[in-house]
Amino acid sequence: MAGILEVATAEFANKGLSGARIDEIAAATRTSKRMIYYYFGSKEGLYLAVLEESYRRMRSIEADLQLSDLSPEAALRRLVEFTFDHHFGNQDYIRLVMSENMQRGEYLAQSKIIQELNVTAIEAIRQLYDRGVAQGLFRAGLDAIDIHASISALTFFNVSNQHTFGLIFKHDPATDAARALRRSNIVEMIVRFVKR
Amino acid sequence: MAGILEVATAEFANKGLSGARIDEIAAATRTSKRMIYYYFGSKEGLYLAVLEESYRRMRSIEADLQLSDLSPEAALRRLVEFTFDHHFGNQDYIRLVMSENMQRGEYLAQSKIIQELNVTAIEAIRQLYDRGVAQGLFRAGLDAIDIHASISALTFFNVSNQHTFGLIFKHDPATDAARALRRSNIVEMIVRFVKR
DNA sequence: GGCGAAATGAACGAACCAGTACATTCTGCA
DNA sequence: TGCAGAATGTACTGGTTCGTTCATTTCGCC
Repeated sequence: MAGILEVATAEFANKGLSGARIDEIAAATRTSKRMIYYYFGSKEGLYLAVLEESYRRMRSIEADLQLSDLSPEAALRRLVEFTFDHHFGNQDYIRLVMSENMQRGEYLAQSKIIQELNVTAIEAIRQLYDRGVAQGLFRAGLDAIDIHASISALTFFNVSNQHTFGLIFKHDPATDAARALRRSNIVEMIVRFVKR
Repeated sequence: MAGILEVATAEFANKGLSGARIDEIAAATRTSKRMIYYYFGSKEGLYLAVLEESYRRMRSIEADLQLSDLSPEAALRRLVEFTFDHHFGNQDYIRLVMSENMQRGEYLAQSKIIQELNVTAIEAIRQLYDRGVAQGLFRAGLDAIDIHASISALTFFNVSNQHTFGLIFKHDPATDAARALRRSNIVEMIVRFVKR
């Protein structure tokens, strides 16, 4: 059953909800289509399970960044670098989120577990930001969610739009050198935004 | 035939390539499914036509921003604000680009017109940036494509991920006030990045 | 008016695909 | 051992959907 989820994650991430084929998922597991319906009820049920599991895994990895013993700026840099690398290393997750946005969050809205996992990332930012403001390093008045939105946007887009962007600007972002440069520019941009 | 493209744009933007239904497109036009195949050959052919037309329209609007008679910083602010508003106002375009990235740029890669339209946005940035550097206002050594990537990322994400982001952080980004704040923060972030 | 080409309508075919019916076999437990 | 419920295999169905077939009409032009 864990095997089904794993295969289904790859299939949904590759083709989206409507593009994915239950028969293909079944063929790639050691079980059968019959079993998928036995456990998950429907294609949508399986998709939702995949989506939830993906978000859950994301949160659990995010949780163990030790930021509190770094200076506010170092902590912020570390958080952005981590997010960049994490998004780059988990393209299936990115594609599932893209797919879910294509359906206007219809399935994520049905999920119960989503309510729980909204705080982790935001709390980390709020804490380091408050420390920075208290120490006079960061300017006051910014919103942690807004900072998170910027970090997510820059790192998410780097993966999500790599194909169209790469095609139009040839600027092959797949090379290690280009990616490292992009990474450091994103870090710099976020840091400059919060510093006074 | 322009009517077909218009309806098809909405359908593909809403449901993606695999989710779109030729019969639904036909039903929404004054013509018939027979005509769609007569003109476009296949579902993929229609999708490609929609994609190309969408990119073409995008470029033509971008072209007439008068930035050269503004100061470098004012020009940059104007460009970012314009891009933000333009992305927000053309969600069909955003969704087509998302959809195309879900298929790894497969169809955009087939397009011939794409080669032509890569420069407009980049040239505008390069010119204003070079002016800023020459006047000692901007720091040297930045890449116009990289700046464009950041502007696109921040403004694109604001639309593309609105559903999942809104669900997780309740922070309803659909209100005018929230959007205006987000807009000014994005402008600020880009400006701070290039200023010395 | 007449002719060739472009445009159009109605119905159909064939493949595809989510989901199921029915029967059977395991497994844990008393 | 026997039994209840969980797990599984096979084959099928019903609906959907892309694309086509065949026949007809309209249009540009001489």
